[in-house]
Amino acid sequence: MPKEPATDVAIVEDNAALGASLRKIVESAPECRCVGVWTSAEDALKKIDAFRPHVVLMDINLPGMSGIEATARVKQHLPDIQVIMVTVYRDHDKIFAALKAGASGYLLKRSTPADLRDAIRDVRSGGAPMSAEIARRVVEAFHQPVKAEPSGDEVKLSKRETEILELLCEGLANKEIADRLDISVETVRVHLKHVYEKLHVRSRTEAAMKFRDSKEEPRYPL
Amino acid sequence: MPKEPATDVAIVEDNAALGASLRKIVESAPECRCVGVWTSAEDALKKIDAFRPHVVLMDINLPGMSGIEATARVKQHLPDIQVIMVTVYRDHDKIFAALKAGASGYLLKRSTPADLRDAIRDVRSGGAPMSAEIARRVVEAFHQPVKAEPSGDEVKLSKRETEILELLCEGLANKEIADRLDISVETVRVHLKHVYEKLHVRSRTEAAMKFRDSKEEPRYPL
DNA sequence: GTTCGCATACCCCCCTTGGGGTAATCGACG
DNA sequence: CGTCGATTACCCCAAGGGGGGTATGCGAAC
Repeated sequence: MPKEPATDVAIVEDNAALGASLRKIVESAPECRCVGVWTSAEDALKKIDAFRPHVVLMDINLPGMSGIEATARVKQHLPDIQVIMVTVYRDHDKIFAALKAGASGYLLKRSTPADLRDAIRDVRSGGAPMSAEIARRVVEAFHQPVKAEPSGDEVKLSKRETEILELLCEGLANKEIADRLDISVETVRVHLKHVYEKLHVRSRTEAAMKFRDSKEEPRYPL
Repeated sequence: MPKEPATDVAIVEDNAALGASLRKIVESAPECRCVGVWTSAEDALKKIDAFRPHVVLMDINLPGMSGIEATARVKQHLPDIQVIMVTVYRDHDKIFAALKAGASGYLLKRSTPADLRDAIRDVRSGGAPMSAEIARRVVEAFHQPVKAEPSGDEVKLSKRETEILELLCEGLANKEIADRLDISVETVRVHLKHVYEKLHVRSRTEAAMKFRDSKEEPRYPL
């Protein structure tokens, strides 16, 4: 077990009582030091450069700039700072917006003091602390939609068709695709007609979108 | 604190010694029962229907069908079964393939017996147990690429333009978009012209693709 | 050995699309 | 009050795209 490195923690929380409570919890961890309790995103952004905490506990619902936007700004300028969201929001949008903004952890406010201290240690040692409920949602975001293909049409595009579709997705016109593949425009058109039939679409844009989606969610064999 | 429900656990692991070890760990948890240790994906798929475990500990590297494909098949037919991958693989592809296949947890084989028991409880109570390193990778998958826009062209699409672009992305033709928004086709064309100019593209497909990309990585204001 | 899928190519027809205008309305911002 | 952006609408025109054919060569499958 590696020895715990000292950790400077900052807290961004507009509710003064809650902020004080968080500070006490942080300071009850022997390796942690609270370098600031800031009550707004704007305040935090002004002071964070000077205090350089290792970890920030960030509320989402702040007056003025949200904790999510604040996280994005912090991570942009000081990407090594680990941000843990501490919030009551359980909804999909907030969670993923926070993660996109660069948060490394996401705790619900019902978390216990011990959870919080564990989370700070976890994030310091390369983890991503999340409340169980949040972790499940994050993992589920990767799950395949259990799509029941109504008609079992296994869409099998030929190599050439796939190639053309890929170029189509770059926004190329038929003529450009033809030039790129060194074939006739007419041939490109034929391939596309087949593709439209196979994908059940009627336009290049629709085909491009469908193809794009299928690439992002490769399906496992049944 | 809700009382722990009894949990039936199955293990899929081709290494007999490791399988036995996992079984012992599972059985050392008072609320857990090991209903099977199966040495191949094929074997597991045959028997899982009869044994109906609540949780499956799944190795990835199995002879024949991989644990990832097995997970996909299990989740397809018995979506309520929680699968925890237990493996040495730390690479991006394996992790995300497993999550896409429907795994709810991902533990590295260096995990302690206590970690494993915690993971089983966690997954049973709606969590998504992951080794710290894995959790971080999963969370990082959501982080914004810190892209430096080469030319600072802040593309600001109007509300209407965005609306039209969204319908465009569904593969609709101008006429269909016009009908949907109850405006003239000509107006749709005008909006699209502006969009093309703003996005620096020359066709609907190109615009759709660019828009798609930008939606997947919404940028926070700097 | 014929059939089938794939890739190639060309034909016609007609609607859609993209690029160029002009212009009215409306609200916001100086 | 004038101007600007957003939204609406119309015009022309040339090129592109989608749907319907037909046809040839080739390899694989039956």
